[in-house]
Amino acid sequence: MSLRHSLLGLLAEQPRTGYELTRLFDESLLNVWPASHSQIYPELARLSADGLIRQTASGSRGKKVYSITPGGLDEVMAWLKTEPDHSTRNPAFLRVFFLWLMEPEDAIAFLEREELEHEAKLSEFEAKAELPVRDTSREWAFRLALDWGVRYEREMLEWNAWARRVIEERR
Amino acid sequence: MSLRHSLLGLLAEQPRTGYELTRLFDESLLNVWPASHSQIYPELARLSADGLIRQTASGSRGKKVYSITPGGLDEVMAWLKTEPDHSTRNPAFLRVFFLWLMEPEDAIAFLEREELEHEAKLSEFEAKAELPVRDTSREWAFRLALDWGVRYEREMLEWNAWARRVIEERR
DNA sequence: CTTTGACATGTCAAGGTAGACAGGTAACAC
DNA sequence: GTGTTACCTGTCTACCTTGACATGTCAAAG
Repeated sequence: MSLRHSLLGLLAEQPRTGYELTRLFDESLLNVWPASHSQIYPELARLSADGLIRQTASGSRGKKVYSITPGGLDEVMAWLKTEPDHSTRNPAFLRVFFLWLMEPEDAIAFLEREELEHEAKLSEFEAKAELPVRDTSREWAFRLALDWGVRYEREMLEWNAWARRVIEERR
Repeated sequence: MSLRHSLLGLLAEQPRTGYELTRLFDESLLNVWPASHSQIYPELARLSADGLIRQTASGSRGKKVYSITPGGLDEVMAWLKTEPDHSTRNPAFLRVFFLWLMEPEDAIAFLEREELEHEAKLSEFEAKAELPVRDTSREWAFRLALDWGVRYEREMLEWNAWARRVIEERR
């Protein structure tokens, strides 16, 4: 159950509200683990019922601040030591397997649209990478992940250019 | 619905049985779209009920061979032109965001285990890439996907080595 | 002959996820 | 004052996915 543990991981850093957690998923975890508020709120309730987090404050607009409990911290730490599963699902890349069904022009058009997506992602990541890094473990871990994002998008763009050349040459 | 369209894409190439489709998912689509037989058989029944595929033969051991219909072919082609969704979910990489929660030794150990996984994948992909490519569109598309796999794993290994250096230096 | 392993097809329950539906609050600009 | 926007929390249904359960066939090795 990765959503559960991601929430615990984010709460291990500091107390947060469901709304803040939702935004964090959108901003930084989106590329590895998308989650919407409709999943997050019920999960927070379950974590709370299981004693892994606790509501420690409330604020205006019905805000509820949750903090991790010692039991919750044990749970994330244990999860971090379990063998991760390496399955991924990539709906965009799936189409590459079926590129041969398309007319060459359509395949090129597809790759060009993909290129735009990856260029946008790359710019986004590079912009984030320019921000200064405070010397905390948390910031460093985030920076490592971000650097992977930059590498991934750059490599994807190179592959894309190469794939297009292959298709052009075969036409 | 990607499973549905992947099945149609594979059947666009040639008639196949559910068992063969299951093996194809295991062998080549595993890294972008895992699917088990328990998903595939019911989906084939649905595709058949919708007239997108048709059982065109049967063999020993209860074997059922399905072929794509003109309607099914239209459906895949249309799907290939729709805007793909770019969400991915990567349970292994998710842990990188929480690397800071681990002791440096544990983080290094985690990255070392990941390295083994990626080295194994890389070898697998490189071995496949050495096989001769017949000059068909299908084989070329498969080759493009495979090449991405090789690039991805190589980049991941480089990132991994770099990330370990960063952690070592901070220790 | 018998056993093992690959071939081959299916169902079912439990759990995860996406997207729509729903409702209320504070800040700020005009 | 009023409208808009961001804040904030929830539910529900339909669908997808996983893993276990279930069943039977054929070929080849011993």
